[in-house]
Amino acid sequence: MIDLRLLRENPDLVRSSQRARGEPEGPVDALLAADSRRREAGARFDRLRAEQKDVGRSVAKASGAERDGLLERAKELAAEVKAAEAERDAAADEADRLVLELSNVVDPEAPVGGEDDFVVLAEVGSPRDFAAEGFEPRDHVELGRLLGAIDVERGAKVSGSRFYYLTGVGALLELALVQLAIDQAVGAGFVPMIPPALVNPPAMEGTGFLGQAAENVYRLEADDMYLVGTAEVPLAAYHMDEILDAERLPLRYAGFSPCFRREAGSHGKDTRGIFRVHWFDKVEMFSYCRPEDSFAEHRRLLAWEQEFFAKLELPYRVIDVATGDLGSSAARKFDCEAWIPTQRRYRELTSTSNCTQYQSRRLAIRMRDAEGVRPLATLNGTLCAVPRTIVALLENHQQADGSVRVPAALQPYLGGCPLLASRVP
RNA sequence: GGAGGCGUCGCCUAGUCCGGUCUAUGGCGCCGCACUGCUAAUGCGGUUGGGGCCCUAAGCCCCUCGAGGGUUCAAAUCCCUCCGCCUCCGCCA
Repeated sequence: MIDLRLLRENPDLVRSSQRARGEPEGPVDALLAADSRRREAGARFDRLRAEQKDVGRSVAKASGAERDGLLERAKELAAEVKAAEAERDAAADEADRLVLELSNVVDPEAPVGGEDDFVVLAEVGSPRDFAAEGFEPRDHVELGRLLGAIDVERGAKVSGSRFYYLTGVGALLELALVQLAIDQAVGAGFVPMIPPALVNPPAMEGTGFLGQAAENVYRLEADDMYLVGTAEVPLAAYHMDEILDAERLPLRYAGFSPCFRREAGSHGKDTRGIFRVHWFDKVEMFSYCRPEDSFAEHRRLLAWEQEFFAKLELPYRVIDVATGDLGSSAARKFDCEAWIPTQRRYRELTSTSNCTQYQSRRLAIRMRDAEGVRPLATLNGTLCAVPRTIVALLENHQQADGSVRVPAALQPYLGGCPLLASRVP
């Protein structure tokens, strides 16, 4: 959630942020009104409650007629306190509800606009010229079939559309990618984590996924639990309701977890293969740091993502996502998009967001330093989303005969194997 | 799933039976000051978090004893519901 103090002092900043996102400004004024009603009723409650406590203490000491008089006054006060409390709570409930409707205040550096208004920050490597090499590239579904690595037909039979089996070298490839990613993260000082993929409502609400993204979250009705769409959820909620010593920051975690996404509203999009699926595994980086360090930390997460792309020898570009396309928690977001030969375009493989203090306020995660206690900043970034990485790897490193070259950095994790050989000639 | 025990302001802990200066005790840790060749020890003071009065400071006030309700003039204390942890039993990879 945003800082209420900031909202009171500079409501125009919040309004213009909402505008940049293409989100309504109405809640801003409704929230200001509810907040002011909450404070008025709260102050009234405080005064009455102080008097009530005072009279109550006198009752204990008094006796006889004096006591009866005090009791009468005490009863009146009890009723007035209750009324003021009810008013305060009603206003607070409304304010709480409204504040959750407001997205994070966007970073002024972020490009303003919609999905197509991103700015390209870098292009690294160059797409292969398959025509010059004399063959038409196969897509990952075909390559996966030739290698015996991906089985989408049986995925659909057993679980429905957008499900798959990784088989044989496909399964080995996932384990190798995950191990490569974890090794890199641990080498960079991250604490590796295997978090729960099923979380309770406070954890899911706190990370901000039950707002505009709610329709993409799987919920287990019988148990009132949620399946996480990313390890960001359990890694952010890990320190929920805690006050961290600023000396320990930054805290960096690398979580490996399954990710579940309903993909509502994306019917008909990326229906072929394993580019967009309901379930996949992912290694996610997560940082807790001082708010003033978050911008530098964001660049570091991006650099670690790029390091991983380099190891996989994939051509890609980095984009600065426009304000209208940010998640509600993010103030700024960078995506790394790999070149997908058969789609002839760049597609998102990783994404890193600076959530500033938005997420930590919702989750009540704070830090203590010389200046006192205040919310800290949280950031997240994908290190390796397995199926999309496999798609990029197969398509970019394929050979004319359907075999796939293994990048040098990945070979040790595949028993030194330099080539995934096609089983079907 | 069943039975029992427990949950107090960083950690440990008193208080809960029997409601009222509990305005929550003490210890550890931490911070400041004093004393001291230095350190240690000792002494004194401070030390939950959130909110409001108000923009800051001082100061004052309210809330916070796992969470939420209830009873009462008054709840850490009594009642109800829920959550978590521990022990034992059952079941299970």
